[in-house]
Amino acid sequence: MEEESTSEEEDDDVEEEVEEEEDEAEEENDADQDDRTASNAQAGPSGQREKITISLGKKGLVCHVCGKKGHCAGFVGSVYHDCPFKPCYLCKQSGHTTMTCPFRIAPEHGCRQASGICSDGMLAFVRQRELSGRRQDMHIEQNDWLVDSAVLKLHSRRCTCLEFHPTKDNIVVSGDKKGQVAVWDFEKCASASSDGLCKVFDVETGFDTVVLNMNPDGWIPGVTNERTWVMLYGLDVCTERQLIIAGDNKGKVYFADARTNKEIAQHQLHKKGNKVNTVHVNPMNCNLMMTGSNDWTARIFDIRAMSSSVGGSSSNGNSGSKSDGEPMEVACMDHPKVVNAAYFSPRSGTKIMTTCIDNRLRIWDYILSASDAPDREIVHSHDFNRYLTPFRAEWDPKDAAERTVIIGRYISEDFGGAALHPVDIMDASTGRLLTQLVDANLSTICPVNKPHPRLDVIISGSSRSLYAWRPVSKDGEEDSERAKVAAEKKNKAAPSSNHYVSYDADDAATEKKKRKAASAAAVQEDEGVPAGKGKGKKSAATVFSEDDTPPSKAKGGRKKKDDDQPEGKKRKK
DNA sequence: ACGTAATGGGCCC
DNA sequence: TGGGCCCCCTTACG
Repeated sequence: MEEESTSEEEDDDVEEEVEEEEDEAEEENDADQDDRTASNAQAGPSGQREKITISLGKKGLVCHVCGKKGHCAGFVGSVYHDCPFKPCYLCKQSGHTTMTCPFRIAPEHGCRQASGICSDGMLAFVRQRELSGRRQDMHIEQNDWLVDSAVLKLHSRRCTCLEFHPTKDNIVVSGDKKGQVAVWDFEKCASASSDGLCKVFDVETGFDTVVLNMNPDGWIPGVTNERTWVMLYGLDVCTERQLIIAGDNKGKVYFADARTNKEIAQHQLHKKGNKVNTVHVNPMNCNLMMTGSNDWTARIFDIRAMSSSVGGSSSNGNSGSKSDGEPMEVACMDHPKVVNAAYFSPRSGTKIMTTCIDNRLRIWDYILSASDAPDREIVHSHDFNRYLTPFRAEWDPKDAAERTVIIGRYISEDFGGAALHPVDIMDASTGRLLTQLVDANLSTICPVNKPHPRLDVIISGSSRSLYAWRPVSKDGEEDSERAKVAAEKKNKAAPSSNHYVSYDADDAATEKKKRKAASAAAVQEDEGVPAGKGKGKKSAATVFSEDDTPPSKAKGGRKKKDDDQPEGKKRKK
């Protein structure tokens, strides 16, 4: 907002000042930098932008990134200009900015093959042939997906996770930073929600059962503090073993029996004081579990040793009982930074993909080589860790070849005058960007994305809202409308129109309740404190059962919004 | 149209 | 081991 307006103003200033100050600038000691930024601007899509030499025009300003004078990092219209004195935001190397990063323009995102694979011989030959064969269809498709529907401000805090209903195709469940759970029917564009601690939640009835409560005494002012309060992060359910497995912010992993909803074990599997961000049970072998953690590792465990204790006496409190046998660590994948996510491939369970905040996705093609270096590292922009839910790359379970992965992108790109943050669909085997999802209706960053297990639907969680993407049909009547929208978007990034169905969960009626509830629960507003205690709290959305009428604003099913653009910046040029 | 708070990781002492 | 400080393109609200 702020940046938009300033840069727009300054655009004009700049054009004028450039002429005046050109000579002077040559003598500045940072003239090189200016030149470089200038050429960056030229590289932009708009030819007219060549003249906008931001660095020169902002000579009097101080760069808020490095504090030096003579240039100013920030948006010029929809194009962000890096501070030239900082390492590249994308690959982290010095000497260039994001705009000119070799990884950014590399066809395969800087995908680096492991040495073993690149070695001479038949394998290398076949691989080379594969790659060069594939390069022919290299164009990146865009605009073949659009946001089809959305629930805006569904959550009171940013969305942190998404899961589809196992059988109901139209139902997606989302969780937020506050521990609240929402259920969204993206066909009807209506939603239900419930406050949650660490619970099993029945989507049908709305009832929940507490499974794990790591803070049984609740928050005692003066006694409890941020250090002692336990929060849960990674979570997975092994249906075969009827196990619920959750990781906390202290490096511990908890195991609960899904039949009794009781904790049966807890183990310190990661370095103390570090979050266990994800837990994933191998889809083909429930003895194997993988965790991704803030201790810069992803680890694979064999849980057979402890699983014999299922049904045994439950450990409690801080005993950290290890008497039942600890999960055996079978591999530890070291990373140079925090591991946001570590997932087995969804079908065979053979491949491994990790999302690390060093801006790289790492792929191991075989579990057996997990102790070695990854087979591939793909440079991809997803490193922002403040303000946003950590990015997590997800496998597309529909892809039998287990190559398609999806991840939101942090760094924005200029799409016809709008700075948008695409959701990327990539090939984990080559590092190639297959498709980038952009829609003028979605201008905020999407750290959480989930491909539907059966349908051509992708749900994105962005800030407090959820969005459902669908492909633009290549044929049929609908096509013209959506194609038009896409074209419109491409050219002007104007808020697209008819296809877009949204429901603002934060409507006036519920807002009232929310305020009331919020003030009543003001003490718990701290995000570190799960909202479980505040049971009566109302969510932004109205609760409805499947056959009920959707909440007031969405009455009558789909509601068309012609003129509305949801949350977020509208960067126009 | 502004101003600003919430927020998490990393590093240094 | 802990407090303090820095930081990168945020987002929503007042």
